[in-house]
Amino acid sequence: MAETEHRPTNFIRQIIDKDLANGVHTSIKTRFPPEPNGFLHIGHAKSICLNFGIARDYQGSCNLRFDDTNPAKEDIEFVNSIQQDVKWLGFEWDGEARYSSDYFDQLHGFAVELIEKGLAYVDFSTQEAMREMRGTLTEPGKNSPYRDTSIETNLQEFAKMTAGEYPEGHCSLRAKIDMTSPFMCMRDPVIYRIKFAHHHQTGEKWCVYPMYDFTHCISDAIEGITHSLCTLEFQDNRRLYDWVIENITIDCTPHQYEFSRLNLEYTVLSKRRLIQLVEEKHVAGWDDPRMPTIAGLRRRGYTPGSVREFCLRIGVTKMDNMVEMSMLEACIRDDLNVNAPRAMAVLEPIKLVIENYPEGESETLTAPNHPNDESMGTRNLNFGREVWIEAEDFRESANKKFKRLVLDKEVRLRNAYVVKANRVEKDAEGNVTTVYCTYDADTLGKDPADGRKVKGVIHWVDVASGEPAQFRLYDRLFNVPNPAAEDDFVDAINPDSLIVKSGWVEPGLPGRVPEVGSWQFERTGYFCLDKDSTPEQLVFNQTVGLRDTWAKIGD
RNA sequence: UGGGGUAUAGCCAAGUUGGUAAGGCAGCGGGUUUUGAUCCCGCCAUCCGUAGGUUCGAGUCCUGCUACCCCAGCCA
Repeated sequence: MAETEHRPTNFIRQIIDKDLANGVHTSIKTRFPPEPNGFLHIGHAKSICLNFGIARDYQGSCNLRFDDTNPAKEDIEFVNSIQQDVKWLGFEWDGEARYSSDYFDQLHGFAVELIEKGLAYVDFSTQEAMREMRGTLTEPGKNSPYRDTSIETNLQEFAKMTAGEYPEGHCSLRAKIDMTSPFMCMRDPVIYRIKFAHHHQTGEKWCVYPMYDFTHCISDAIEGITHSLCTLEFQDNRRLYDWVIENITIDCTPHQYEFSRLNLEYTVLSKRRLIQLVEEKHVAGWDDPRMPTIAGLRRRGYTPGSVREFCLRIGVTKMDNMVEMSMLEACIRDDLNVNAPRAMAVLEPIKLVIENYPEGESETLTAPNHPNDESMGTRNLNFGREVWIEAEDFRESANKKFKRLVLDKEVRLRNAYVVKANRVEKDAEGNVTTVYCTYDADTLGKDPADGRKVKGVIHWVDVASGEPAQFRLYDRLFNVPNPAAEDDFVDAINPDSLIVKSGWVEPGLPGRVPEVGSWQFERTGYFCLDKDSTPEQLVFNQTVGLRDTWAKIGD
């Protein structure tokens, strides 16, 4: 799709512009550093577009680095899905994917260097003791009794930790900084802990793993990252980031800049909650079309371009934000409106019988694939005596605002004739099942000759040739704008977030899947074929409905 | 006064040397239309969290205040 032409500036690009102008850097290197402990979501897309977008616009490059320092939470399944999602979004990382675990040897060496400089020590305090000694937000912490252990002893103890001589939790390596610092993360943070876990990349090689704060800055430096972009909650951590870089021997000084993470109304974007939705089966999986994951959006019918456009439109700042869902929907509508061919589908069918149409006969009509784009060509439509129409497009009586089919009134069948409803047939419950009508044979491709105006147009599917299909209509996953603020966000799940309907689509759709993978079912919305489709029954996901001013007016 | 951050329309967001409030989404009018879609045209902050101050002039500078977010994992 045609993404917003101008590259909106933001404070990070301004910093880069300045660095370039001042000769602080001559080339730009960024990185996207997910922990492989879940699927990527729309919030990650913001970071991906930021990092890869900057690399592209400044002729730099961007690394993909898995921040895999906690094997207990991570899995190879996620490193695979993450790579797939980044590629799908249309970005290419520099060289091979990297892993923080690629640097475990170097990281260990830097830890030893810190010990040798008297800037790190092995602490045998229990976690509880450490917590008590750390102080609080308003009170300073107290020095650990192990803080003054000799360098030689610390070297020996760290070697023992590394050799697996101590059980998990028995001790940890701490940076010796300042227990009275107003920054909690500077109160002698743990930089290495013992973990006897299988690591998806390094297997059983290690039983000690470096912590995020120690790992991230060093990994950035090793990779020559110039601008390390992360979210706001790491602002305090920047002091530790800089401390580590200053106190080890490394010739690169990357800098961290923080921007606000994305919040989207009526959904959740925290890994923890997303994992819970999947594990407790509130959704069908990571790629459930209701999920804000990249995989979910993809299956829902969102295009890579629409997600990129969304990221462009929301911008990058340090303000806490809560973006309305309409912003995302506008992006996919803008894309599909130009790129999705039109088709007709009836989601909740009732039968329309054209009484004056010769029985047993049929004809082939031609319909444009796009009303405003002739280059998309035309298609043939079978038309006969019986067609399916939408139940909601017919009423026995209605006021003039209802521009659809009403008894004794006329309406146009899209791409076909004008018909007039004569009588109805109902089932035992009183629901209309069949409408009998007559058609004006002289209205194909033209208005009635006598000048009468037919305002309404409804869509239809030929009974004889239509194909059965299931339609999955999605609504917001939660009933409240900010489910994360609820006591238990699970209670706010919208029970009607998925509605399944069975109806008919014009024939041949699977055989001519458009490049975008989506169709606009006229007057209904944008749909894509779901992977659950079988030869017996097609399954379509509604990506988003058409803008519907009628629904708001009501009647 | 623990520290770190942020405050511009319903939402997102430009505004960077002070010169008299971009744009997008949503909304509201109107036009075109064989999709109540699209498209087109118009409207939508005398005001920038708040109270003062400096200045010929402040969203932009200064001071006070208020609100909200983040930090006390051997998570990231």
